[in-house]
Amino acid sequence: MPRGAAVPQHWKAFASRRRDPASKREAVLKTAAQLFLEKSYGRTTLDDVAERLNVTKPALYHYFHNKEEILLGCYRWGTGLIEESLNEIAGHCGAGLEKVAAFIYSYANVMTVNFGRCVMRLDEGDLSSKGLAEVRAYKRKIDRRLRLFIQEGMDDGSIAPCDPKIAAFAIAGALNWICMWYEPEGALSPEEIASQFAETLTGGLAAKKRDRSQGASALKLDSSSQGDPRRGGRAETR
Amino acid sequence: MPRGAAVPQHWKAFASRRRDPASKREAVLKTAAQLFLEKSYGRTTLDDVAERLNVTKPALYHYFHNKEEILLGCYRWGTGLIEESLNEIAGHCGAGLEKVAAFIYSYANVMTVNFGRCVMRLDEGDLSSKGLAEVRAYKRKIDRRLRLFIQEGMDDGSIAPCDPKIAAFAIAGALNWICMWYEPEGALSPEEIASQFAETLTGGLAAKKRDRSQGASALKLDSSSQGDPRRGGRAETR
DNA sequence: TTGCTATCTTACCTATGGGTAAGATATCGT
DNA sequence: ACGATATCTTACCCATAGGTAAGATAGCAA
Repeated sequence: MPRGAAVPQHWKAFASRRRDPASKREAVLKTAAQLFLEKSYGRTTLDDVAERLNVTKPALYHYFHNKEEILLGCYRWGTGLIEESLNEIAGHCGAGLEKVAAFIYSYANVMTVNFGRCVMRLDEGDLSSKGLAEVRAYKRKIDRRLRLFIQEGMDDGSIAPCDPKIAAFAIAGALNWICMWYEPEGALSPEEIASQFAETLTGGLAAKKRDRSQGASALKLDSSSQGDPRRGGRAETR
Repeated sequence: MPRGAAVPQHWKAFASRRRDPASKREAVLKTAAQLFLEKSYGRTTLDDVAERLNVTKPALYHYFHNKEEILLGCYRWGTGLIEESLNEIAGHCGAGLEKVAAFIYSYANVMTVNFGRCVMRLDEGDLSSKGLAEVRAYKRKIDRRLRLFIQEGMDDGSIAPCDPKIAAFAIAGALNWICMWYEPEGALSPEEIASQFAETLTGGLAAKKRDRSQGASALKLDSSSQGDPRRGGRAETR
C-alpha cells in the first residue's frame, strides 16, 4: 500500500539525456539524502549514489563539484524546510506557550522528512570549515527563536519560570532525536508524533493550575498545512 | 584552574614497558573515546590514538584485535555506567513519577561522561552486525525500563495519561541529545543540567493540580552520589 | 652476564574511494 | 544529413588508513 518501499523508485530523472539539469540535481540530492540516512555520509560512496540513479560516478560531477557539495545541498534543503515552518509560526497566535507548542508541532514534522532529518542527523564534522560555519549559523538561529518564544511565555505568564537555555535544550533535544529513530514505514505517523510531543513537552512548561489543555489547543493552528504529510515525497517543495 | 585542558595529559600508562596490561587497555579506551567524540570514529585513525599515547600504531594491536574492538570497548564501558545508575534507581523510591525523575537525573549525568556520551553519540553503523546486536539489545533494555516507569506512574496516578511509547521517546531524546552539545569545559555543570531536565521534563508528566514541586523533590535521593562529579576523570569507576 | 619473553618499532602490503582525463554518444539546431 | 555541444562512460591515478611481518629492545629471572 505505501508506495516505493522495495522498488528503488530511483527517480528516473536520468532516463533521457536531454532533460533540465535542475531536476537531475534534485534527483541526486534526494538519492544522496536517503543513502546518507541509511549508511551515513562517510560510508556512502559516490558509486552508491550513481548506482541508484543508473549512471556512473563521473556523471555526478556534471552537477556537483565534489562530494561535500552534495552534502551541503542536503543541509541547505533541510534548513530551508525548517525556515519555512518557522516563518509560518512567527506571525500567528499570541501567547508564548502557544508559539512554543506550534514550534514543536511544526519542527517535529520536519524531522520526519529526509532533508529535515539530514540537518540534525548527519555529522557536522564531514563539512568543510566554510560549510560548517553556514550550518552552525542556521542552527543558532533556530535555537535563538525557541529561546525567545520561551522567554516570551515567561513574560506573559503562560510559561512557568525556568532557565530558557536549558529548557530550550530539552525541547530541541527531544525534537532533534526524532530523526534518529523515525522511520517512514514505521507505526507512528508524523502528526501523531508531532501532536503528542507538543502536548507532553509543553505540559512541562505550562503554568501550574488547570490541566494542560492549553498546549494542545495551540496545535489546531497548524492543522491547515496538514494535507497528507504522511509521505516524505512532496514535502520538499522548498 | 580546570585540569588538563591544553596538556594532553596523555595517560602515561605506556611510560614503562612492564606495567599491567589492564591499565594500558584502559588508557587506550579513554584516549579513543575522547578522540571519537572529537572527530568521530571514522575520522579517527589508529595513528591518532597511538600518537596521543606516545606509541606507534602496531603497539595497539597487543591490546585489541582491531579498531572495532576499541569502539566496542567504549560502548561496553558506557553501557556499564548506565546499567549502574539504573540499578540504583530500581530499588529505592515509590511513585512512578519519582522514578522517572530519578531516571532523568541519573541518566543525564551519565550523558556528560565521555564513555556515556559514546553510547548515544557514536554511529552504530560502524559496528559489525554482532556488535550492533549487543548494543541494540542494551538500548532496548533502557527504553523498556523507562516505559515501565511511566506506565507505573500512570497506574499509581502520579503521571497524567499519555502514550508511554511516545513520552519515553521524548524524554530519552532530550537526554540523549545532551551528549551532542555538552562540553566538559562549558558553562553548564552536569548537576545543573540533570536537575533542570528532571524538573522540566517531569513537569510535563505530572498530574494537573499543584505546581510541579513533586518532580524536583524526587531528586534529593540521588544527591548522595554527588561528590564532585564536575570532572569526567574518576567517574569511570565502572 | 646471559638468555627469555612480552612489548614495541620500522617498514611494508593492500583495499577503498574521491577525483580526473580522454574518449564515446545521444540529442539538438540547422 | 551533419556537425556542435552537453552529457555520460571507461580507464585510470593516488592518498589514506587498517592491518601485518619481521626485527629491535627493555626488563625480568637465573
